[in-house]
Amino acid sequence: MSRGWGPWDSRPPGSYHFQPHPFGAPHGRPGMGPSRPPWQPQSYPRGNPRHPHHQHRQKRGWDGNGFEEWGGYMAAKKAKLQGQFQERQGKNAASNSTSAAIFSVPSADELKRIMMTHGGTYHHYYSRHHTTHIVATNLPDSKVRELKGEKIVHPDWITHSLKEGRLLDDHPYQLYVRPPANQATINFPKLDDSAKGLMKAEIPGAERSGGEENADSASSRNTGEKFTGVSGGGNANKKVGSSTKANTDVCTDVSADEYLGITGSHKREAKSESLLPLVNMQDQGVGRGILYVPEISKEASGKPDLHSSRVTESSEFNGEGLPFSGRPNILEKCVKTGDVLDVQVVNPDSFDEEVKKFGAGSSMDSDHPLKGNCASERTPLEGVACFRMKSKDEVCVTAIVKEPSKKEREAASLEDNVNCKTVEEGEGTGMVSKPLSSTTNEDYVLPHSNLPQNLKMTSELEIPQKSELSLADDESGEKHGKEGGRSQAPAIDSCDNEQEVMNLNEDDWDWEEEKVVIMPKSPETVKPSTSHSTKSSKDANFLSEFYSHSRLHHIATMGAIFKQYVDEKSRRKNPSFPGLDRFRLWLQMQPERVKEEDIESRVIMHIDMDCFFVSVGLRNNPDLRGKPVAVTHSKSRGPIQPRGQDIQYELEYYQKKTWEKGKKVGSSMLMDENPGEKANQLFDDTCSTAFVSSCSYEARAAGVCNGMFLGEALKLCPQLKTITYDFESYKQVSYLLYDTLAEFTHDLEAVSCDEMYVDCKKILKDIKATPLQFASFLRQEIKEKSGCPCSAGLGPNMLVARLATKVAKPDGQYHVPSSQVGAFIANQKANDLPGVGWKLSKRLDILGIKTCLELQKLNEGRLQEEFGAKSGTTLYHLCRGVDNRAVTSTHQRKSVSAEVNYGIRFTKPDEVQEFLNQLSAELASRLSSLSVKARTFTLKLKVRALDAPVEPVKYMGHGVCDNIARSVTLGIAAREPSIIAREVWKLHCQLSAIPSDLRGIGIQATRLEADDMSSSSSSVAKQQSIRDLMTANAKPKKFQPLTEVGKIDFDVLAQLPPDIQDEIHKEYHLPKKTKVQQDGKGPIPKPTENIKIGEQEKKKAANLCGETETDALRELLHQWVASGPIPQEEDVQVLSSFLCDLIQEGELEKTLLLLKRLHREVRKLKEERQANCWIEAYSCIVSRVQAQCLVNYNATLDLSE
DNA sequence: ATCCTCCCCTAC
DNA sequence: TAAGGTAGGGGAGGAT
Ligand SMILES: Nc1ccn([C@H]2C[C@H](O)[C@@H](COP(=O)(O)OP(=O)(O)OP(=O)(O)O)O2)c(=O)n1
Ligand SMILES: [Mg+2]
Ligand SMILES: [Mg+2]
Repeated sequence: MSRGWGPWDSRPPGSYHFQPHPFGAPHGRPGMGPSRPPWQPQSYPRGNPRHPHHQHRQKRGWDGNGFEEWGGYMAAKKAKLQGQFQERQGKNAASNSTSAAIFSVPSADELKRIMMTHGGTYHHYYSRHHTTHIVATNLPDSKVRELKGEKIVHPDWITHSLKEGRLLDDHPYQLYVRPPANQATINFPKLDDSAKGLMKAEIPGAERSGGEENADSASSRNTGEKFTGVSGGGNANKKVGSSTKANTDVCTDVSADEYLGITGSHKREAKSESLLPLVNMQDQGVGRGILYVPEISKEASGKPDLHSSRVTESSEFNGEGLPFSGRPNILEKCVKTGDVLDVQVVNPDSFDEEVKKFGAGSSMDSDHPLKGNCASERTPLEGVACFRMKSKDEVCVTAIVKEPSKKEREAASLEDNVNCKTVEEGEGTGMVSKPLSSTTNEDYVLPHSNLPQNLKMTSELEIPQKSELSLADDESGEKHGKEGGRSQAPAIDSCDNEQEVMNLNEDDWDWEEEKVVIMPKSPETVKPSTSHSTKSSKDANFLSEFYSHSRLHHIATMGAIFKQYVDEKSRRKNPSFPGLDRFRLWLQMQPERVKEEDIESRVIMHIDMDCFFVSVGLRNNPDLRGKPVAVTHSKSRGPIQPRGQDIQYELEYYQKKTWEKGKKVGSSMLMDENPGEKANQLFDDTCSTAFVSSCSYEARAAGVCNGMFLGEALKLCPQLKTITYDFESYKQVSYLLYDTLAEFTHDLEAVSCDEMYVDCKKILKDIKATPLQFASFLRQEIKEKSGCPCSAGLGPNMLVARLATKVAKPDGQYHVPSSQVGAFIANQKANDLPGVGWKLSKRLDILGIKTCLELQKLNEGRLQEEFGAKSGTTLYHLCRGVDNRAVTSTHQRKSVSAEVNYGIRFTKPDEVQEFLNQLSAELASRLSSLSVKARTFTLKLKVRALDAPVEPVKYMGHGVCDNIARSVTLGIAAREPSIIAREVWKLHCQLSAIPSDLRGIGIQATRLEADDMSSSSSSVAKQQSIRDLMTANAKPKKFQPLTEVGKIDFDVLAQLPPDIQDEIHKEYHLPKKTKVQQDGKGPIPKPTENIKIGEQEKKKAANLCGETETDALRELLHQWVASGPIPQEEDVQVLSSFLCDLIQEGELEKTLLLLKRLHREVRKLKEERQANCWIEAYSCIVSRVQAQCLVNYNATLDLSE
């Protein structure tokens, strides 16, 4: 890694050079030779040189640095103004029966829950583009003015609608008079059931005159916290869903959603959106909707599943009607302001029938104008629409769309993959380029480049060459239109491209639509600006520049590196632990000896470097030792120019948040005053918004915290000195830390680059030593080698060890014997429990709980009710000092992602696409270096709340945002950048966020699968030979739920008060004085034995063939698959034979059932272990069975699905 | 019951 | 100016 210079080498030439003992070096320790510069070069394992780094902070709440609100600001604020702000979150959170609280005045949280539950979307902040209604009870004039044109309604509108089971007209609930303009009453069709459906459909729909909005994500799925949401989309989904299969699809897939989204749009805003949705659908390429406009059908409107919405704005409608290029004339006639659009999603199965009903059977005629385009589509979406005049002012549009079934869609994706792959291979672009930040993705090939057919299409269509322009337009148009959201209202904040969209003509539209999805952009369009600036996302090298400077990226990457490092070490065959000899030697010189009675059955140590980044940095800045120091990027003390008024906006939230945090900080830091509050008051727009990554303990004494803005820190501690980051050194010190520990044991669990757990049981037993002696020795070695201090906490379990570390810091150690756990834990702050962050802390506050002792007063049931089943149970145990997790050195990654929520500033869709391309390449690169592929890709966006200032307080930060995400699952795992880019672009189109409002973008890959065995020898989940697997897995450590009997921490249990003990005994049905399994990991049967046992069982059953009941056989299969890491050849043979026997006996059904069951199990395993061996075993079995079938029936079983 | 998606939360 | 990433637990709600 490093250039071989030792830790200092990464520094600029002048500053490194060994200094005798820069830091408070260790005073030589007995057993070791005089310290040589410990940080001497060490060969580090070839881990990828990704950026390392990491950090942690205590749960105090500085992280958020306060500029993000904490929940339903608008609603909360109003409520607060009215003095009715009662945080009853605790209450509502737990109950499913929200209904109770719902009808009273709900808190912000409750409102959010209610809205989301019923398909609406809740926005923390008002978003012009997304928010349809602002819920408030009172607003200051200034706000009202600010929100001019928006609907401000009383929360009763929601609760009453719920009560009524339908969406009520919001008029009576509007707080400030608004021009209803053309908003005649909306005649919502009555939805079948509950308010649920209504809310979804309607809320959104409630047309916001402004029209600007929304949409977005609102589209169909529930977007994160938007208020409206989903309206239409949601509605359609749910409602329809219940009656048809379409529903399912919608939820899962792109295309389906699209459509629904469209529906939603219609409703929600009357605007032109109505038609757009369809357009969007097509654009996305997910599935194209072909809308055919036949004659008027009268039954259209009456159906229960139809939703109507009023078209409030005609202008665009006409323009957007173009998508239905086939019959523009009809559209023009039917769609205009005041129109009502009905949309129905039909179950594919009954589609044809429905079509006939509407006399539109020919909708898919080959000569249909859209047909040509559709040809390339993978999942055509069929649809029919009817427009009919209801009155002179009203036109009813009914659309019937057949959604592709899930299977179809999956197949389509699969096809795509294949296509792309082929192309890529041919072009040699299949391989991902370089990884991370370090490199740009110059060679990245745009997805479209790989899709010749698309190009072809384009040419066929002979689109005019205004392509570029059009393209951009399209994109924006589609987005806007799509969800019905935002686009429309040109007046207000029009999106750059809006106008153009409207100008498109039919032909262009078709063309463009296609283009949006696949057309390559012209070089100029795509190419990043030539400037060398890397300030924002539109600049060429932004991504790599950002990653190379991001402390959080380094932290996360290093965390992963060390988890893997530990994993690898733990799998080593013949480990040697040279440190133990040194330890023995050292021990001999220690006067203290272990006393029998002090021997603990279990000792876990938690080690964490003290103010890690600072400590490493101080090695080169010895002058600063003993002074308040912080690591930060900032060089000056603030922005060049004052930021201006926007500060006020976020300050509101900031203050609120800091206050809360302050409480927490205050208590945990023993400060007698709330530092946050103080800083808060002094912070202004001239202060630096650079984060303090780590600060020295001297700085902490002044109230400075990790994660704080430098500006705040300086207010609290004017003499604070800052030093710069040195990521390379952090990584080197981390390796020193891990390598040092690895010389003693491999029973380690990496937490981060500066922190880990160590299972000391064996060492302390083998070498008679006290826990503290071991800790002393280790810490001494670490300090000598690295020049950095660390602290250690020891206890009978991980929880106690961790809490002890906090007591030990800085540069200390602390052991909590099992006999003192009860007393120790009782005094701990509930907020300090791992897993209790800001939110939970707040909820505990409401309950009046501050310490663990107080928390212990709530029984488990109550906690579960309050915090959820698992969280409740976990809390229940944690506050009692009970933690049965075993130190786990093996690690299996479940997801890989690449995200950027800083510096994201776009103006055009092209830029977004280009960025997504780069991010896709980055992700592909990461997947590649891990030798895994993924089946599911999720696009995560942060969208600026529209009333949030365009530029937040934090320079280039994301500010207050709504988060939205959407995922797609492919038929087969992939990692080609072109495929990721293409899929992600589709997702992006669906979310239809306005480029200029994007503040964060991320792509996450899940459902990972290992490469085929043939491939590289990278690492991680790499498949090994069966033999290797056997040995490697001989020592698996699995995280067990706390409730697992085997995991009960008996040592601790023994120390608990009798009544608690009883409770636990009862809980687990334990014999009263169990003393078994003190090990912690003991309870779980040994893997090897396990395997054998399992196998035998299976074989026996199969052999006996006695098990004839399907259920029993299924269970058997399950056990077999769970029996061990690899399928045994013998078992495969036995099972195959058995199934072949069944075939011969004519038990086809049963065989089919069993095979499907097995397939499912095996597939699950594949995902879990990222291993293929079971899949292979399955294939093997299937071939044999099919062969048998051929023999007996001259046919094969249909195992699809 | 269990799975899946889309979040939220927490941690470093 | 500054570089607010990333993995994993868990919950809600819907589909199966
Ligand atoms: N908000 C944060 C928290 C941490 N870190 C980085 C810097 C820290 O040095 C490192 C390790 O995090 P810790 O939580 O262990 O914090 P420190 O090591 O700095 O202090 P402590 O002595 O409390 O462990 O991660 C960061 O960049 N931003
Ligand atoms: Mg740490
Ligand atoms: Mg630390």
